[in-house]
Amino acid sequence: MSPNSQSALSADALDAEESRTALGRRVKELRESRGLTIQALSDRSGLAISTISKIERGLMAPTYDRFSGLARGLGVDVSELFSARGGRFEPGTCAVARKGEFGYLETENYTYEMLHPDVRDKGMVPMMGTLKPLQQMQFDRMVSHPGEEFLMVLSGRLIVQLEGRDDVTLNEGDTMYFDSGRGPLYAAAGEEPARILVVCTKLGEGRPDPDAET
Amino acid sequence: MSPNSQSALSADALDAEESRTALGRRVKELRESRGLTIQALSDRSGLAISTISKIERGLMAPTYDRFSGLARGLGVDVSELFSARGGRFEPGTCAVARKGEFGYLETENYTYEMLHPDVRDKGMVPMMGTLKPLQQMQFDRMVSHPGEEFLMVLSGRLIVQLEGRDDVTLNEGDTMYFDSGRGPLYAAAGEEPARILVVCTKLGEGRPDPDAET
DNA sequence: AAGAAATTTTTCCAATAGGAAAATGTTGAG
DNA sequence: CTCAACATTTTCCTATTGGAAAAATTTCTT
Repeated sequence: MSPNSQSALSADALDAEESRTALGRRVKELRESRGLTIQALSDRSGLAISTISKIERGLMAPTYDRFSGLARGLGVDVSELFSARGGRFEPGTCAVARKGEFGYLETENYTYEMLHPDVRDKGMVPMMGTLKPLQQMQFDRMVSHPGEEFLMVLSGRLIVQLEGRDDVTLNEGDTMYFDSGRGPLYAAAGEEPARILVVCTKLGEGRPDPDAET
Repeated sequence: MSPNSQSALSADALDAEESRTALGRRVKELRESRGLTIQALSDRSGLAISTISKIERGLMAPTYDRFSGLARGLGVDVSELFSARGGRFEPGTCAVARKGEFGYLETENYTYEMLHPDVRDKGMVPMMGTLKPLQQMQFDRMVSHPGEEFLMVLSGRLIVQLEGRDDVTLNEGDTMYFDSGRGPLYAAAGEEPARILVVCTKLGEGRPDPDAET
């Protein structure tokens, strides 16, 4: 299956069209599965009837605010509405990523590979990272998700700087478990780049906060 | 910038405004935490520079297609962009385990090492396992807990048997993400023992079942 | 300090979202 | 079959999105 989750940007228009119709199908399915008419969904979501009709037929791509209204009206999480090749995580789900098969996310200092981007709604977010030596790094902050983070050094040596703590140096095979909300900074120690496996918790959509635009 | 109109606007409009600026903050945080410039994010996401600038300042609500492009460019799941989560984990927790420093838990077929037993209330449970070849294994009941499981093969080759599925063989460096509630059975493939890293979601913290209405 | 280079914000405008209401389809009762 | 009640699609129009490029701002050099 789609080993390559980073789409080439060449077929922009096609992609957009495709994803719009896919979204439409999903909305329609959800609405009908709930026995709602467009009218009823209009009331629940606050969108105009015509708008919903257009969205369902892929004639229109809703904006952020309409989109969350729609999700609320349907009583689903937004991720439910998003196109994606993978299905959401369901009981029995099993996804395998062969070495080197993942999508890359490269920045100046890191190369990150999101390990199972096709599985949505995961409870954990595993990534593989390759880090440059400290000397070569620009001093920016690491990805700092609120949540917890588990890390293992696969090769090389790693320096971890956590706010308000002494630096920690980790060798191959060492692991670390910590609060990731503190803007931790990773870098390779020494000359060689370091390779690490990182798993972050993805705080589930549990009880959506009231301020959220659900 | 619309000198407005706050006064006589409906709650709807206010909500929209609010959620837009919240989105903007989130995007900007994510972008900066990754050390990306707007330009760079523009390249990755396919959005125009000006568009991103406006979104970040809450002047604009992106449409569905732009929105997913943005998420891809940032390397996050779309749901990540929809709601800001406050950190709930008590800040500052950080635990290091040196290679070979962990407690062993040896059973007939496996040797498991709980990686950070001293950290309580973890959201994830990381373990290191050494598995014997399939032929040498007793088939007693497997450890199976409800939840999700991430696995990486550190050395050797691994066979995974999941209920109701074909066996999967994983090589060194391969990873897998799956529902662990199905009594998965691991074993080394071939003669050599296999060494794996496993991370399970903590029970209890489980995500609410989205299918469960009400 | 002045100028260059890079980054972000504005400006302008074409393309499109999105609502109100009219038009078109659909269903069901008599 | 006709009419009526309801559901969906079209039409028409205004407000907003979103891109290209210019202006402004910040950052880096010399």
